[in-house]
Amino acid sequence: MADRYEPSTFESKWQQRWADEELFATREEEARPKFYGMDFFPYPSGAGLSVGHCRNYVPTDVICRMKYMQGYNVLHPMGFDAFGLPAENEAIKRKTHPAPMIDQYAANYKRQMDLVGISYDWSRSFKSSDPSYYKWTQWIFELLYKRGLAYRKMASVNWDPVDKTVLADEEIVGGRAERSGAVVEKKWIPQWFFKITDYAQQLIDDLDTIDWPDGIKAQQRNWIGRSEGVQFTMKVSFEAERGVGHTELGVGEKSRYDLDADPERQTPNAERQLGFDVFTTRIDTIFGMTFCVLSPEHALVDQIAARVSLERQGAIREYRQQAKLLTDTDRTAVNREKTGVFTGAYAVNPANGKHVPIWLADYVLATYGTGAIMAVPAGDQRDLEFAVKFDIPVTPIQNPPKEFFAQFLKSWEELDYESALRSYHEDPRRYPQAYVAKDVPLIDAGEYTGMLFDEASRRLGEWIEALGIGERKVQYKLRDWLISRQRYWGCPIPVIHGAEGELQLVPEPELPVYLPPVDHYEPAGDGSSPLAHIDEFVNVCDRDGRLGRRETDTMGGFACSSWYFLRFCDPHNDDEAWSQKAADYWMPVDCYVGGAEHAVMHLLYARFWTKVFFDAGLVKVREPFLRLQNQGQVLALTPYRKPKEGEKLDIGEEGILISFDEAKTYEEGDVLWRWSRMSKSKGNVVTPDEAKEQYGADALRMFLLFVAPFNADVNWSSEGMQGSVRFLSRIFRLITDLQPLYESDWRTLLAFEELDNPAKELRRATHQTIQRCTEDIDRFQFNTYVSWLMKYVNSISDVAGAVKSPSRAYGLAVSEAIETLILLLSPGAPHSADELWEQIGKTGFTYREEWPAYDPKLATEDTMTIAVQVNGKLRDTLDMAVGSGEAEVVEAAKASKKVQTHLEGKTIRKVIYIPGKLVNIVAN
RNA sequence: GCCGGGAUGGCGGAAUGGUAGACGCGACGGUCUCAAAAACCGUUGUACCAAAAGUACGUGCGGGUUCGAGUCCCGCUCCCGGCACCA
Repeated sequence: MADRYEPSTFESKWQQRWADEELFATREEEARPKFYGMDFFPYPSGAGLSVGHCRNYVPTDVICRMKYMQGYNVLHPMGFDAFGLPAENEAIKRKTHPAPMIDQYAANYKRQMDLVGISYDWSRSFKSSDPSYYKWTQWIFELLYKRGLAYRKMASVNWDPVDKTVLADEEIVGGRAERSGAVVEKKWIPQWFFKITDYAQQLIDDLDTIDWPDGIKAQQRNWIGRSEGVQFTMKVSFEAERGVGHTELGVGEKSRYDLDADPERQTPNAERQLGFDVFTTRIDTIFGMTFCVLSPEHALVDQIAARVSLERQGAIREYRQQAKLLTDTDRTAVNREKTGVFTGAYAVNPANGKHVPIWLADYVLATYGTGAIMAVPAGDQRDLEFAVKFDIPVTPIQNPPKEFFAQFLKSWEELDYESALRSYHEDPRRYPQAYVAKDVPLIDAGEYTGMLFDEASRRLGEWIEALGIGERKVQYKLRDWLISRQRYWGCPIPVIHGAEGELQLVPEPELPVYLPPVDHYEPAGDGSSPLAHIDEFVNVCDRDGRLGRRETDTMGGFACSSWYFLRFCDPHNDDEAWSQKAADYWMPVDCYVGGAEHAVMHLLYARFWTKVFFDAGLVKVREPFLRLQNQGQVLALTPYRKPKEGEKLDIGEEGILISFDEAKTYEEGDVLWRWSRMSKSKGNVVTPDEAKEQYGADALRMFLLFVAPFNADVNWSSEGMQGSVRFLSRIFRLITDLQPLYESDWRTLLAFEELDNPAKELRRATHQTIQRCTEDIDRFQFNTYVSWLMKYVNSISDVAGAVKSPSRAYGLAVSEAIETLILLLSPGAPHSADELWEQIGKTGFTYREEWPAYDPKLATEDTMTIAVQVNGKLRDTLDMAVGSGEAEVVEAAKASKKVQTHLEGKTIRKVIYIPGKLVNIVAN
């Protein structure tokens, strides 16, 4: 018998028994409810798992284990996100092929996951690079293609010069590639896209139906970036003169503005009226328009340039050239001085007929809206800066309030609102701050003068629609998902370029298009895929038996991870990606756990695909993940030193990273210890292997659960691990000490016993603990789940310590407590639970036992502690029998000596009684 | 700038508007030991007081609602994460 926690003597033994018994094989029994719990599947890196990964896997494991014990059919799978850049880059670095390398790494991940006792059903595992899996990824590509959701087009795309491939917008952070950190360049090449924009509105709306962290939902809403406004066409004129005013235009006079809305389709015919579209969310400010801006890439620019002086043409060409050379990062840098050039043409403001100059400026992006704006410098900071720099007039749209002017003065006393307003009207550029509000009436806005945003916007929108020059429109920032990668290690795109250059899908029976086994697969770097240089792969007969070319781009890794949760439902199906029956049974995922860094990548793409599957009738759910939780990171102390003379720090670094060995060679004060995320490059990784070796798997599990709230970051400490060992040891000792009293048939016997005091107290603790642990696991409050267990162990010890001669009832209550403690411990510390279960003479596994149920009657206290306050301040506490009435309690409260001291000389005005909790006597 | 989240003892953190600091770590004192480690027992928010009793103060800051606020409302500060010239 073990009276302390000695993991080396039993943890491996139980892991072996679980495996032999296939304890975690998924069961599907009609009578039971299902529970689908899942972790983000990892890319298996050569560095192996750190305890940081365990912070993701252990809590999910606790939930799944409890759900199983509660009688659910549990699906708790794990697989590997094997395709993609990280794997390929690592293989290149190691001069090996990614396929065998990934197999080896995945095997190591599995070994480590087993080491900490995670209850995965390995029989359902797969890698996204398995042909039996990517066959169906290709099948889904074809599904998207057939539904008009996959297309190929020339586009200006993000090119990562380090990884030598294009990347999706979601993979770019602040102008740099998320993976390689390289500043991305623009490349104009044909690329494959998935039309996620078709689902923009649904992707926003359905966020309301799922239980996800607010932050992730907000990030997705932000990324999709919906805004409502008006898009309308403006005529181009080459004369600066003023035209007719708005009031002279009758509604219905469409002919005057009847021009081709798409500038690309316009012929450079001098007789033809040029025009361009703009999008605005503030149509109410249209009377304040004093210029227009086209992005340098705008298609209309050539046509305008063709009709202006040579001098202007030169300036335009030069400016466009300049803009081309800038990276997106430079171009969109904050506080960048505005640049631009006047085109020589004018736009006609449809609201008042005024001609305003059309400028070219790179602060207007070609990729958003129409690539052109109406500029209202009074109300828009960017437009104002531009107007100031290029000396363009500013027309006020609203009268700013006093506060607006006050910010330009040293004190309020100086403010003379009347004269400030007068000077603002003379020239708003004196105040370098744009002002616009929704609840301030418009000025100088024709018949809309005096209206507020809501009314003016609505009526101007109606007017523009009636005039036929535009419409109210919803605009999204979200752009289509760029899926092609010019890299080897990914899922081949199942498309053939026919002899005529037309696109043909590879016929379904011919799937999968195998990734060819090759010796050299390094990226070419010229924008072509390595597959393009493999003749046997490229050359292929097309549908009509003519020579065609295979598509040589592969799909980015996020394609593979956008449906794997469906494959887990039916992983060995050779005929379908998944069977309808299996998906209907298991989907949606009830609980999905992983890092917050995938907020707008994986999590958005997976939602998109699920919606497509729903529309195709392949699944019955609109959302894949019902509940999402993000675990906090595990941070480790990492040594840095101060930079020496001439050394520069990387952005965001606080010192020069040094190794732990190197740190020892420095004086104590010269080493800066910082908490940073565990990573191989920082040399601060603690592996589950070492943690298990030193402290045991269960101690590691309990520590990770207890140390902080689930979603908070954790500072790794061995002291905390030691505490966890101590706690488990206390349990072993406690159960060993109490075991002589243990009777296995306590359940039937207890019913006949009158409970004495220690027995009653013990049972109360038992049933309270069952309730709290169960609720807290469901609420993802694993730290308090562990606290309740600790408190429970303390209570059992305290009661046991006070009992001199144990009664029969007490012995039975102890028996109940022993079993309950072991079972409640089981999800968190399953090895110890099974070992203790065996120690008390049981056979089998706690995993197969029923989760304890609590009896509310037994959990109820029989005395209640009443807090007694005088004027809201605690003065005394009273122990009263449960069931004491209000009168009785208030009486006792008033009788308290301590209370009376504070009531002296005062009159009681009011007494508040909260049943079972508190009396507050209000007196003065 | 915008969007999200947060701020509670020496530390990690508990707390359906109702006794703030559960549980743990650390620290201090003790038991055991030749000694140490481990283990066990006790103390541990701050101030006043020799101590106890007691009193006052106390959940980032300033107001408010309430019999009662860590919790709700208004206005700030700082920290973390995300987005950012998106018209």
